[in-house]
Amino acid sequence: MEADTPRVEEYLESIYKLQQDQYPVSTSRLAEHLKLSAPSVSEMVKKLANRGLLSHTEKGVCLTEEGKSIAKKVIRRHRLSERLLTDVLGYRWDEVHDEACRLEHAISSEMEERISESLGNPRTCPHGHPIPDKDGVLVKENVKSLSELKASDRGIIVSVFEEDPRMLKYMASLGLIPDVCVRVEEVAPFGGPMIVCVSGSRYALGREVASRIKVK
Amino acid sequence: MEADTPRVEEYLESIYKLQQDQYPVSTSRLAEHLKLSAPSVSEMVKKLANRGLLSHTEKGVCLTEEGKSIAKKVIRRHRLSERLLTDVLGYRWDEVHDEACRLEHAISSEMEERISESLGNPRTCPHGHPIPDKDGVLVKENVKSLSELKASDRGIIVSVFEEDPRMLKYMASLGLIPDVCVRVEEVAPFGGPMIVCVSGSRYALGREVASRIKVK
DNA sequence: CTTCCATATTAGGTACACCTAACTCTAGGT
DNA sequence: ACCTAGAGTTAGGTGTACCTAATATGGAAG
Ligand SMILES: [Mn+2]
Ligand SMILES: [Mn+2]
Ligand SMILES: [Mn+2]
Ligand SMILES: [Mn+2]
Repeated sequence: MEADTPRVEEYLESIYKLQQDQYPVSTSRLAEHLKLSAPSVSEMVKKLANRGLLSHTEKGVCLTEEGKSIAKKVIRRHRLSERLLTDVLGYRWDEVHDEACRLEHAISSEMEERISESLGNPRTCPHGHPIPDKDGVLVKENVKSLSELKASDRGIIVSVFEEDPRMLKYMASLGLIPDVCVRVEEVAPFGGPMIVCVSGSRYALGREVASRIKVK
Repeated sequence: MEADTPRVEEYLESIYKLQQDQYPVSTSRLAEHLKLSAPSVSEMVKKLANRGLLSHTEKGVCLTEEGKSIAKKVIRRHRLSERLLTDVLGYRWDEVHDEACRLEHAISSEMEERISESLGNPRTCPHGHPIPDKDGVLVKENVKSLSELKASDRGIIVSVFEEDPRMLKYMASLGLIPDVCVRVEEVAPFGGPMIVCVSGSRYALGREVASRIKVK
């Protein structure tokens, strides 16, 4: 059951993430996300289908139970690695992604458990995403985008769908991090910016940025 | 200067270790150490020579300055990983080798420095081997094998040249770990066992085991 | 109904890192 | 002097994971 290559893990992880908003995942979106050519992905998808890790129909690819379970294991390792980097080694949240993307393929089940225990079984990564437990159970919180809120609505930031370090740095500089309360002051029409209030300060946020911040 | 594959790193690391006791390293010993066929090693050695990482003469291979410097970087990452595993995650010294052998290829210079700092810049790995500093400076302590001691000689264990988990477990069970003082009670002739005294107990040690324990 | 575009695949090729089988070469033993 | 063991290389081949160029294919727009 084990013994997959880093690349196989990378594909499964990407598919799992992409199928959150596009159910059967198209190979072109997958290629784009993995930064690979369409034929490379096409070929690899065929191999993964042969190994029983996904099914491939005209609509796109869907992970099998086995594929999903490996994907969640990789995501668990990624997020636990991120926590180790921030909580133990003092990384900032904008520095952890690439490092964790390599570590996730190098750590064993044993190490995965040890990290989790040492950190007191954290429930989320530094960006607020839930860490699947060791049996692959992933609690999905009911969240919406900050961009969906109306003037005078409030929300508590749960997570941030963003990996770009510059964007993460920017968000952190405004205090837009998990567990912080945000109040919407004003929403400009025609997809314009939102004025939000965070820990006493007011900022104008682009809709694109706001859509990546999930609140409850 | 960076951007080597895990395999290249593995070769350089092995060559560096082997050239401690056999100066120009023969490709056959290298193949044996890496558990690869002789032709595979022969081929790879040619590539590494082309990249300027080693020179290849009739006597064997010798690392160039660049090859040595990469090798020491990998060894530094390996030993720092081992320390992270034991000191932060609670691994025993017999559990760390394989894990560290994967981690050493996944961690960045940044992470390397952060681990070192977080642990207070440790000077040795859990087995007592020195950790090269970030500029590749490696302090070599003047040690000899426990097996070279005569009856009534004493020594303090510096390091243990052993990776096999069962052997390491055995040594730890007798208290044969770095910084411990050992006294030789008796040396049986014809390469027979040595009777040693460690923290109040006496044990009979095979010569093979004793030769792997370095003392000062 | 045709044209065109996005999506996907096929065809053919590369780099990397491994393998076995077969060959060469050299130093020692008899 | 001759034979042989060990060390090393050459030759030929495999699997993985990527690439570009060319080729289908299924709608939307004209
Ligand atoms: Mn990854
Ligand atoms: Mn994260
Ligand atoms: Mn390694
Ligand atoms: Mn060690």
